[in-house]
Amino acid sequence: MKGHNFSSKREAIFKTIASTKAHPSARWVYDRLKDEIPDLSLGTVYRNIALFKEQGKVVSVASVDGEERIDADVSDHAHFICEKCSGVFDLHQSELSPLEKELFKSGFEINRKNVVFYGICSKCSKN
Amino acid sequence: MKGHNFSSKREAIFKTIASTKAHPSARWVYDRLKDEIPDLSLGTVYRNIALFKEQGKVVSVASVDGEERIDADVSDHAHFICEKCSGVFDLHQSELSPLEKELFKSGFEINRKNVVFYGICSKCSKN
DNA sequence: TCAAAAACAGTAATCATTCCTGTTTTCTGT
DNA sequence: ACAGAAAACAGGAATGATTACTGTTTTTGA
Repeated sequence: MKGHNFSSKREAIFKTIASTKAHPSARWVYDRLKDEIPDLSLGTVYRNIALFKEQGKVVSVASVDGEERIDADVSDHAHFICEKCSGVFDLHQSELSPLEKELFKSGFEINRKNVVFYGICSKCSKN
Repeated sequence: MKGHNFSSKREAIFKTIASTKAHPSARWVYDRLKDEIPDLSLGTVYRNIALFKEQGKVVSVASVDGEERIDADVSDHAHFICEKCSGVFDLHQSELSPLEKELFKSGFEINRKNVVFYGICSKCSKN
């Protein structure tokens, strides 16, 4: 079965994703790790991210500048994406329950929700 | 300047996007129109969709199965995406104001928000 | 230690999207 | 209506993120 053997590269990839608030892309993880693990391959990063998603250990946040950005914080929270610096920021305490209730009544089964605000972050606003 | 000349193809592309609730992809629009306009090119569809986005006449909803899905209804509303049939459905009356207020206080400038629920639609649930 | 399963590197393939070049259409002023 | 100039376009090539493939290495469990 897939994803059941130990793999130090898989560990390193997950640790990298989980220990940053950058909401990284596959390439970001690869670039971050390639000094530490010179024989790491980008395909391995993609393969493991796909596995983590299947396992529910990471979620996809959004596609920013053509790259998928992921999050190892799978708790229910929203995101803000800055259209200037491409930064992705966490936003907690979303208030979506009225809408969710309505969906439930309509027979829709919600697996996950994705709330994304697009705009200019406070740092970029100053420049 | 761009987007200021009349173009019957551009008109047809916009009309196609605006007259469906399918939240179409570029290829969907192209396939829908190619019988009516045999010399239409896919690049023209992409180019015009990019123009409509710049003009605020369409918005990007989400990437579904690797294809960007757009909406000519630019009013503030959320979407539900079925992970089985890839259908995109409108959801009105989202209740996000508490979160928006907080963002505003933090100096973030919101250009647009994108609220997407992922799950299984009622039709697919029955099968 | 050994064979099967899993994971991997490295590279090729895929596919949505964008770019480029030469042609056609639209616009504007005469 | 006519003649540039600007815009829009077709068709195909290029790009770039992601995925698939193949042969090799690592892990596992007996």
